[in-house]
Amino acid sequence: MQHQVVENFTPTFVPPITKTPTHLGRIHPEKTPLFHQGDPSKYFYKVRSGVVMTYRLLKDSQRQITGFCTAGDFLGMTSDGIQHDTAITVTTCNIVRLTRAEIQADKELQQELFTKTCLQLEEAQDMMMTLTKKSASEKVAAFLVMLANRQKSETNEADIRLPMSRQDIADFLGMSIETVSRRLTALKSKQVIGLPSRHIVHIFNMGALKKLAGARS
Amino acid sequence: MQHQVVENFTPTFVPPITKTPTHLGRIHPEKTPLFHQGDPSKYFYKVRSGVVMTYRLLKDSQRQITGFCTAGDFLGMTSDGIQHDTAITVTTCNIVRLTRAEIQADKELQQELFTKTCLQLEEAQDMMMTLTKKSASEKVAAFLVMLANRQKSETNEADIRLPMSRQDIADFLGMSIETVSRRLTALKSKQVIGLPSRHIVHIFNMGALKKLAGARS
DNA sequence: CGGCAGCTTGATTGCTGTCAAAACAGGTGG
DNA sequence: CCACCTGTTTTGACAGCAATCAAGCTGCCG
Repeated sequence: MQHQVVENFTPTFVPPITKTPTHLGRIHPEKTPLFHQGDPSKYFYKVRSGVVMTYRLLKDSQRQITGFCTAGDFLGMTSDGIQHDTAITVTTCNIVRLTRAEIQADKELQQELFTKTCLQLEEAQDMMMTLTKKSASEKVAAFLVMLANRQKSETNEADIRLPMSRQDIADFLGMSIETVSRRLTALKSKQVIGLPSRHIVHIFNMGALKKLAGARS
Repeated sequence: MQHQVVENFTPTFVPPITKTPTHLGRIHPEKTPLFHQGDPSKYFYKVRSGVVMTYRLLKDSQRQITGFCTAGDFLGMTSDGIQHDTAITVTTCNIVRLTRAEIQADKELQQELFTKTCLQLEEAQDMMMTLTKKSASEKVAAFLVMLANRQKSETNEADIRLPMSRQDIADFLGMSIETVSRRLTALKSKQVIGLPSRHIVHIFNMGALKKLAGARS
């Protein structure tokens, strides 16, 4: 866990800074925790760049990844002042930490926080659909499409980065690591994607992938 | 869709009115829609009493129930001004409709809305855990426990009302109606619950039920 | 009484989880 | 540079849970 500040991470797009807070964001290396499940919630965090994941642990050390946050997303919202999940950077991240007072003081920022919280709620509800109605293949395809969208790769063919591990994907989609692997290789044999390396997916046919993702809403 | 004001619904508990808005709530009969998926979002709604459910439909008419709202919960939050799900009363409900201006004007109400939105987000994330990590039996047990909690039945033995249909439960828990039925009768044979009528569950042993619900967080 | 909708029960299939082992990548030290 | 080690990913074999299809059952209402 050496805290080397690696600045050669590849920012595929410029974070849309709608508001410039007082403090400039801090750079967090990959796999750095922001807060832990059970911590008192003192701050809000706004992601400027990079990927943060939040997860929840159960007694038997089972894990549910509740979301991946990218540029523009907020973290640390809670109804009771206690963090319900742990947040940890997946990649190197630029993150702004905001106090409650700072939010209160800034009407516009407050509005943005509320809107983003609503968005996260919608995404969580979409996820409920994914978890219950989609097959394993559809889940994996949908996950890749989501990543592509977040990386603004709207072209029909694109390389996307998978910074998280297979286990992370499994814990997000609610399936076993083996099934994730199998479905990925299945997509590969179908010529829809290529897997040049473990953390890179080349999408040959975005249209086909989206069909397989079964976006039926 | 006759708006008859039926006042003989059974209020099992007094709604905790933390804030008294300008308008008194309106009574909505059961199965009355508040808004539909795709509608522009003009208002927020605050539930005073009764049960409202929200759901999302897919092209192939599959349905995911995203939540059941009871006294104190808000509806109508959205990130883009469009409703992402449909809200419909399950029972007769008392509901306050609030404009955005009214929320803006009232600092305290605004705070309450935000807190409740965070709570809904947490609940949605808890639901993700339930959907992925729990077996069918655990899901059904957990659902009954949730209902008992909302109906403030904290005693070890209690009658709880199941106002929604088996299909609703299935669409909430992400399983088939047959499995819901089977798991309920399994709980009955285990003497943990009784099923005096279709919409009433008698809990014989809340402790056992909670164990079966597998609350491992 | 008949009809209908919702619910329960039964039989069967198949997807996905589990266990197990092999392949692979990345890092370390000789 | 190679051998080795370790953790991750892939592949394989198998079992089990829950979905599906299908048939009865119950309560309700005309």
